[in-house]
Amino acid sequence: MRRGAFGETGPVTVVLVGTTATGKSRLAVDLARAYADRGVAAEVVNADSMLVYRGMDVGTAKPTATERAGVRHHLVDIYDVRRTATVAQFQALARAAIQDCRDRRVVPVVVGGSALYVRAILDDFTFPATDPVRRAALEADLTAVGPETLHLRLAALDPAAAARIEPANGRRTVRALEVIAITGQPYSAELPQRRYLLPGVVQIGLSIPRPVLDERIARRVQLMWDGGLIAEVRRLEAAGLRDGVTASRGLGYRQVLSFLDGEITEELAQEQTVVGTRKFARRQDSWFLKDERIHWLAHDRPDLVSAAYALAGPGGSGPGQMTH
RNA sequence: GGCCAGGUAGCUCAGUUGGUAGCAGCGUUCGCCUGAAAAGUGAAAGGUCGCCGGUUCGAGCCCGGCCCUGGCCA
Repeated sequence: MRRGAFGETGPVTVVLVGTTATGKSRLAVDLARAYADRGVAAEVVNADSMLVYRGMDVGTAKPTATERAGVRHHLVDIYDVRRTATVAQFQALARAAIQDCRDRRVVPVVVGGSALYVRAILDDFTFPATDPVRRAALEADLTAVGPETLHLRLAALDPAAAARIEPANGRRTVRALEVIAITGQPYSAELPQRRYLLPGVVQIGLSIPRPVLDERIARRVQLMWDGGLIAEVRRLEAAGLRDGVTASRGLGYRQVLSFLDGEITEELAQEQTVVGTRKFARRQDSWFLKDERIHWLAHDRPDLVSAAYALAGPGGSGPGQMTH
């Protein structure tokens, strides 16, 4: 009995995860081509919060047009830098893109850099509404009064929610208060179970030893500098980067802006970008390493593409592998 | 060669009138995480206080010698 990418078990959705600088984007394209070689169409769906921005190329190590040649990419270059990216919005966009692929019998290869985004796409996440006005007011309060005071307010309204949020964490406290104000209900949001909402998902993780990763990060940041990151930031600054709540805080971008403001030296900016990226990678690990659904592959194994294909393609552990 | 400053956590430093070294900043490790997530946050582990000797009940802090670093003068 045949079991293709569109066999009787239903369409496959491949998801590539792992820390930054590990080669996910490259593998995604290679994998898509491997599918194409076997007569199955595949397209890449980006799940990285920064690749969505137009003009943020050097600092995000965005795959170039040449590198992407022949493989369609969804959700790349869709936002202006001034626009704020949010998980909820992205969840809708990504799910739509995946659905679109499946409707066309195309295998979606999701490349996840942002762990929360990936989970929001795959698992059962429902985001309570938001309200810009209330949000702005709460954020104003936060800067005026400080996180602890705001947290006390939350404790009075919703002790359970307050207990789950660190008093110093202004961001989460603000969101909890916002949701309570909008819904009138307690803020009960918690991370859902690790259980796929979509059928046929295969998550593949690229593993890499820390020391190797740290070297790659340093090298990659150096390449960004050599590749004109500062010029890119200047360009984007003219396009309103500073007004972009999300984009202006991207690794590298934030540091270069700080350098352009004269707050730190260029050397420090580069160093802080390296350190920040390293820390980011550790945070990514804290999400991915505990997800038992992920099939790990060494980032440098020579047969990486075929190994990934074996997992995701026909005959692989493929769909049906629905661990919890 | 002489003078001055300094050698305290992986790094940058603090250390009150000699009495168990600092809730230090950064890094590191581990954790949390639902509308900014490349964001936001918590905790922990790190030190024979350059070396040797002396004074003292007791020295990172005082004395002597040596080594090393930076600066100034020759």
